[in-house]
Amino acid sequence: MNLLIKGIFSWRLFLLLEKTTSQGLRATGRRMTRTRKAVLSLLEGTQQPLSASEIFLQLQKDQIAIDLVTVYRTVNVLKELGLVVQLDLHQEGQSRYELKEGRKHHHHIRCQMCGKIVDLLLCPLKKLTKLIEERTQFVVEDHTLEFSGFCPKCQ
Amino acid sequence: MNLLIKGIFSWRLFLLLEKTTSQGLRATGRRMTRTRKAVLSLLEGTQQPLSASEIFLQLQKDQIAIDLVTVYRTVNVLKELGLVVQLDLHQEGQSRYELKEGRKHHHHIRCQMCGKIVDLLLCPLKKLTKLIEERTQFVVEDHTLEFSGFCPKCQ
DNA sequence: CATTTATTGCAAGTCTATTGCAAGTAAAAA
DNA sequence: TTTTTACTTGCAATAGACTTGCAATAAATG
Ligand SMILES: [Mn+2]
Ligand SMILES: [Mn+2]
Ligand SMILES: [Zn+2]
Ligand SMILES: [Zn+2]
Repeated sequence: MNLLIKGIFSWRLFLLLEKTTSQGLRATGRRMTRTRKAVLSLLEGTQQPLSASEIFLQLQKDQIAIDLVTVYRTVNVLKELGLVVQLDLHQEGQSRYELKEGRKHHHHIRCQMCGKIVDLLLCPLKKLTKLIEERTQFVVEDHTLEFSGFCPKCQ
Repeated sequence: MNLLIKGIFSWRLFLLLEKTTSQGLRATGRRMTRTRKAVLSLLEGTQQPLSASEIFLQLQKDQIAIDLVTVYRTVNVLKELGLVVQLDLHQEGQSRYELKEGRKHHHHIRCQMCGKIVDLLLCPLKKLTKLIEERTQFVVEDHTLEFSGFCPKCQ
C-alpha cells in the first residue's frame, strides 16, 4: 500500500508480490515483509543486475532503511524461492542479482570499461552439453557463459 | 639445482624455468627466486588447477616455507607474465591457477560433489562471438565458459 | 487484541586477498 | 670477489564481501 502512495507502483509489481507471497513465501512458512517488498520492487524496476551493496544504497536513497545484512538475507531467500538469479560475473568482486520471474535462461556481456551489463537472449550450449557428457562421462547439471568487452559508448 | 637434488626435477620444468627467467622475468626487471621456482615447479607437476591456499599447503608439505602472501604475489606475477591462467570457477570462493605455457585456450567442467576439475579441450564460441558483436554492438574481448555437474565417481 | 514465531538490526566474526614496511637476497656494478 | 642496487619476502595490519549470534521487532493467525 505504501508502494502505491510512493508512486512506485505497477501492475507487474503487484502481481509479482501477490505471487511471491502466496506461492513462494507463505508456502514455505515465510512472511512478506517491508524489506522483501522493497527489494522485489527495486529489482522489478531496474534493468541492470544489482549487487547487495547497490540494493542497499539505492533503497537508502529511496528513504527505505534496510540493513545491508538484511539485503543479503533477502536476496538469498528470493534465490531459494527461485525468484531471483545470482550472477557471479568475472572480475567483479561481488555477486549481482536479477529477477528471474517470467524470464528465460540467458547469459550476459559486460563492458570492461564502464561495467554495463547487457542480456544475451540466447544459449548455444544444448548440443555442446551432450558432446561434453559423452567425452567426460560427467552428468552436466549447469553451465555459466559470459562475454566481456567494450560497449558502444566505451569503444 | 636444489630442485635436482630434491628429485622433483624434469626436463620440461628446466625449460620452463629457463624461459621464464630469460624471456619473462628478466625482461621486465624481475628476478627468478626460490619461491617463484617452487610455485612454477608445483604447478608444472599438478593436473588440477590450484588455489593460493592449496599451493601454500602443498609447498609446506614439501618442506618449502613460503608465506601465503608470497604465493598470492607470485601467482599474480606469473599471471602478468602470461605464464599462468587465473580461473574463477562458479561457487568456489577462491581463484585457481594453472600453467598456460604451451597449452591452448580451453574451458573446464567441475564436479559439484567432489570439486574435481577437468579440461574441456574445445571452445565453441568463435562464431557466436561475431553474432554477439553484431547484436550488441560490443567489441568482444574475452569470454568465460564453464560446466558443472557430477563426475563419473560421484554419480 | 494477544500469541506465536519468522524476521530484522546490530555487533562481531569469517574468508579471501591486498598493502606497508623492515629485513632479506638476486643480480648488476665496481 | 665485494659492493651496491633495488627487487622480493615475511609479518602484521588492513580491506572487502559475506555470514552468524542474539535480543528486539513485527508479520500472521485466531
Ligand atoms: Mn540478465
Ligand atoms: Mn585447464
Ligand atoms: Zn562501457
Ligand atoms: Zn566428483
